Amino acid sequence: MSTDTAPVTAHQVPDKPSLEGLEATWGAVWREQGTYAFDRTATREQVYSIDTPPPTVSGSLHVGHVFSYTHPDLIARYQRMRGKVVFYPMGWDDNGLPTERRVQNHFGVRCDPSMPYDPVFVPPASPDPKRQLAISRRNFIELCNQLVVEDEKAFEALWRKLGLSVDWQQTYTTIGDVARETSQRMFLRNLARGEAYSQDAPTLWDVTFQTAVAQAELEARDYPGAYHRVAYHGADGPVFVETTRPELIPAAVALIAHPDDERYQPLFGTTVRSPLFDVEIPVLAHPGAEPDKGAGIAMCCTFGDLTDVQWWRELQLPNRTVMGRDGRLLRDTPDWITTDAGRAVYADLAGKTVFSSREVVVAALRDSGDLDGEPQPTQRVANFYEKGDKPLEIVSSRQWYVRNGGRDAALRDALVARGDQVTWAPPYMQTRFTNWIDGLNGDWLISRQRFFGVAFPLWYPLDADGQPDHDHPILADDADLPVDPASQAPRGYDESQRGVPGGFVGDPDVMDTWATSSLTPQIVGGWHRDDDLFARVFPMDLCTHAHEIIRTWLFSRVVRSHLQFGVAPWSHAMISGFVVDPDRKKMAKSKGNAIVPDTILDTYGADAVRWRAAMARPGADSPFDETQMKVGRRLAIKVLNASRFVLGSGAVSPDATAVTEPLDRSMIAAMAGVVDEATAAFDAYDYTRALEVSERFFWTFCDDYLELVKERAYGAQGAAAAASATSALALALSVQLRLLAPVLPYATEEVWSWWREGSVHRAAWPTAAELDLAQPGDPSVLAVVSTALAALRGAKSQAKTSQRTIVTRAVVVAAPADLERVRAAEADLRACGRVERLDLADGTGPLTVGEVVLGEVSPAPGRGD
RNA sequence: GGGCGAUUAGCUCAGUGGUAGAGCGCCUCGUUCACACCGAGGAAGUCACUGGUUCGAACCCAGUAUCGCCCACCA
Repeated sequence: MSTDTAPVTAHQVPDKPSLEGLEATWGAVWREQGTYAFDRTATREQVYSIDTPPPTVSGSLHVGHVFSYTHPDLIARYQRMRGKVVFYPMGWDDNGLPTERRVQNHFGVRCDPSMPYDPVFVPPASPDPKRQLAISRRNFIELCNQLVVEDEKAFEALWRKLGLSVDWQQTYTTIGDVARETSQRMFLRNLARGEAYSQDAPTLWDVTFQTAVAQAELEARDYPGAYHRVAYHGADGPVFVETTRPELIPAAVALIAHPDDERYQPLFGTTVRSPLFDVEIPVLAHPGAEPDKGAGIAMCCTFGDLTDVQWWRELQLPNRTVMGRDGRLLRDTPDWITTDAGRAVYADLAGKTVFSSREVVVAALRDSGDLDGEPQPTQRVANFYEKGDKPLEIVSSRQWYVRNGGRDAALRDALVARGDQVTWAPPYMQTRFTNWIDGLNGDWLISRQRFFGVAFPLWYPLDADGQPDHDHPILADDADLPVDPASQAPRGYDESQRGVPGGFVGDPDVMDTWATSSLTPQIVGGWHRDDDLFARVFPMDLCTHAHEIIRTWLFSRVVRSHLQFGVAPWSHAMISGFVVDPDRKKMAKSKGNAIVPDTILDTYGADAVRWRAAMARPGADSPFDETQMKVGRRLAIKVLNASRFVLGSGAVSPDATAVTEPLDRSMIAAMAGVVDEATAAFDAYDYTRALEVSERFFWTFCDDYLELVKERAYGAQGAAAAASATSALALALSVQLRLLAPVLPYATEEVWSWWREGSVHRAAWPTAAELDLAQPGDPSVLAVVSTALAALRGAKSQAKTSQRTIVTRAVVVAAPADLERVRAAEADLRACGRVERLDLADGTGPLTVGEVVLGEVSPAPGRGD
């Protein structure tokens, strides 16, 4: 008998075990005991490090998040039990637009950078969402910082309730000093190597948020529009184009058709004059024009779409921007419109929105006779900022970029190759990574014209006219990071020189949130701040998240890690699917089909929700179905109750040497196979299979094995036979609690506490070796006896009588080898089936039971004592 | 339009060459003291379709259809 176990006394096992309250009880214990604390003295080989996405704290969570955050925890718990020192931090994504928007709505304010700081500012008591109060940038940021703290507490509470085995000493925020310092330092490294650069260029622009937007944040949406057939005036008569953007006629710089298009070949090299504005523009040929689209000849404006940008660049056309950054046409009449009539029309457009100016232009075209027919409604596709609700415009602006292979084939290939150094679960997710890189059409735009974000760590010198010199920025000193160029002066200057000729001005922009979250391994790992730690955890072992951010978060981390370290940031990527609604649509708060996680957790318990999450394989979308939660809950309850029985049966300690009976040895042998399967599955990141094999065995254990040995365990066949059963039961319980611990951390921990020392989550993962018996078992004994038992139960069920009915006589027909197995456990079978006389007859093929004669219903059994 | 994935029982899903599986739901039975948040048993499928390979195909190959996701699509 092993000695590492305290003796079990019955009072330690509750009479009515229950799942209720386990989250609070064990959550507190785990917190007090530091069950999941990281040991930073561990070497890289001993560490298993995990990079999980910092959730957007100003957003709301739904069960999809709960599922995808459960997945890494399953792996974390498994690896911890395998003896790894698990590095499992949690971050909060609190910078950027979502927080700004939440602050605006929550406090009823908006940021006006021109306003002075109010040190005693108090937000309105009852915010009026219609009339937001304008406040200074610094006041605004203070409110952001105040609100995210509240949000982060709520998130941590939810993750704790879910049972994530995060080390809560290892947290970070994407607006915190560490993240700002890391982001700024990495940017300066990128800049020094020429990987970051600024450029004044046409940029996708959201007019609502008034910021530039990156390719990865685009979303194509259907958008209603109308084709307007408009006449340009050629020497030999009108040239008709079809446009959905007539308000951009003043920005037209050319008409363009395909070089092979015979309809327009005579016009190439000639010029036409625009309607209303009478501006002379050339007719040009470009293979990008599609003859069967619209009229086959396109009006190229600066800028209506990305095709315009391409033509503008390749045909070296002039820039005649009329669209302002606020989404309104520029107030000043452009100088390329020279006729009085043209200038008069433009004056009517100046300062108007896209929608209003379009109405004015269409009316004017109708009056002038340049509109052919009526506008034809059409459904078109436009690029939107994923968080915006107006189509993006394209404006020229100076922005910061990081090279990501979008303009460099060699870098692109290198990044694709980094994907080969990662093991993907499921493997086909690598294809999405590769496809995204192959489809890049430009470098990564990292600057945003917003407020609550990480500033660029640089200033620009002002010349004698007060104009900034963008080509010679003043860089922050590495030792000064993080810096805020809006409130700190660069070295060698003082604050009095800000904004004055010969002085300096801070870069006004902030970094895109991905420019920070692309550095989560560096932030949590302590790059440059704690290089000793960094060496112990990086490159990391695992990154996990759902598949929609492969193009953003996953890709951008690969870019940063490749550029700085020349490695992939982790060795494994485990990608979750979505939880979808019953119509297989993605769950999203904006669609009104999102399920709030708190209610589900409270109703079914964390173990049940985790069970459901574990049943969703990596990559697979999974429809939300509440009845599935009940199944997980049933399993967790079963664990409590079956354990209560095992421990109440006299099972004391897992003792392989006392297991002598063939049925017991058979169960142990079968369980050894289950341990091997579950281990292999977890090693392959197939947590679903690991659960399935463990769970299937557990139900057989409960339904058949427990019933078969019940009376023997109570002593019906003598002390030695009872000891064999109780030892096997204890061994089986110990192993199965550990197998199920990653999925059901609460129920298994509760049971573990009834009879074992320490946390099950710090116990060793079970091995087949600990199930080696002096006399190896035959797994088929249990299987064959189970079949016979099912047949006996079936006969009673068919006769519509109680399972307690006595079988006066039954005949088991089976092949000799199986008969041998039945004989080995005959006493257990007869006891369980209440069989008075059991005859065994040689046969062939699978086991059958016949000639079942039923008698009286037996009285309820007492304990054998 | 390009790519990826899916299609197996009413539902959710396993099952990669050898007699179709599980859970839920459904039906029947059972107040057995671990468990009524229970137990036992049962019924239920042209494995989307069409060809091909093979002694043999849910599984391999070719094609088709439908659904979902990613990307492209603003004249």
